[in-house]
Amino acid sequence: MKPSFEELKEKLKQRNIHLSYQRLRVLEYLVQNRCHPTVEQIFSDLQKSISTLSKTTVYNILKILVEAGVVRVITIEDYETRYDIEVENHGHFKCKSCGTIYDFNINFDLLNSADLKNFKISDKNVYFKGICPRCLSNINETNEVKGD
Amino acid sequence: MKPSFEELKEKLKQRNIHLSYQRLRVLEYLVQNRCHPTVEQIFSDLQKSISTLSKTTVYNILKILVEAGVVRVITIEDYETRYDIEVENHGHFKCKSCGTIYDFNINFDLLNSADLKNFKISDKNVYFKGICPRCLSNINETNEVKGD
DNA sequence: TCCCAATTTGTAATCATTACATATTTACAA
DNA sequence: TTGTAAATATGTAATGATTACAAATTGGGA
Repeated sequence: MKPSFEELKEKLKQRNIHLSYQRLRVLEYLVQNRCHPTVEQIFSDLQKSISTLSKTTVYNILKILVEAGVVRVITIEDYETRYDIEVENHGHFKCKSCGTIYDFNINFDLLNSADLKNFKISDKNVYFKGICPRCLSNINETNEVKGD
Repeated sequence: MKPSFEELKEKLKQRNIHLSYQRLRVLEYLVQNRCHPTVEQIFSDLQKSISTLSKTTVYNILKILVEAGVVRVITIEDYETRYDIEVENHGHFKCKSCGTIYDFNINFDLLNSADLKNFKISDKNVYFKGICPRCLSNINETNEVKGD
């Protein structure tokens, strides 16, 4: 369900993807930061310890990891692309107030439609938006609504 | 279920949104072209009959229509923003082969997760990807897979 | 008709992403 | 160990969608 760093390394080896230093560090970052980071977040955090890191490299590596099936692209909003270690059976909830993205479990098998009976479905995404409990309680306390 | 041009005009009037010529034409375009067009498609098609139209205007109008709740943004892919007349209870399927986006009916009430019991959900999106029946039959006929 | 406010327009700026050429590293054979 | 070719990483420039902004146009009410 929640793949470990070692399992992911093994999966990449099986696909003949060379585990370079930068690739391992990006993979490690994604395992340790399951907060659906943007390229900018990944790059700026890793650059602190890999001073020569290039943002192009981060883009290249993410592309390879996505193609290898170990990382998933999340496009809840059109203006920010996020990346997530591939995990089965979950949806994403984005809080309109604080911007946090939460994972939630959902039974994808229930997600069927007669309209798609002749379609080959390879990828299911569920994105919700709204207000998270923490922001809800803040709003109730202050009695004012924070902007979107 | 499928709002008419007249119903949408009425909804905008109720929200005190002035129905300028350009706004009406964009709205009309979206009602007549329920193919989830991009800004580029909307702009280039409308420019044929509104020669003075500016792309900035299309962006402005779409923003207003989205805020008014009559149009929905679809971000299946991170690199292309699409727009859709607001319709309840449907998901979107994008064919990886031909790029067409299909609507399908789905019961959003079944889309629940215990993980979200304290969340206020305002927006549910379901995006599938795969191969549509037409492309599936093409692949079977020619026995070769078209690129992604 | 005139004037003010809303709307539209066009240009320039922004920003994420990609293209591409160069530099570096790695794997492997001699 | 050394040389070399291929793979990988890097940095800069280009691209392209979107936004900011200021000027032009339009529309409605006095």
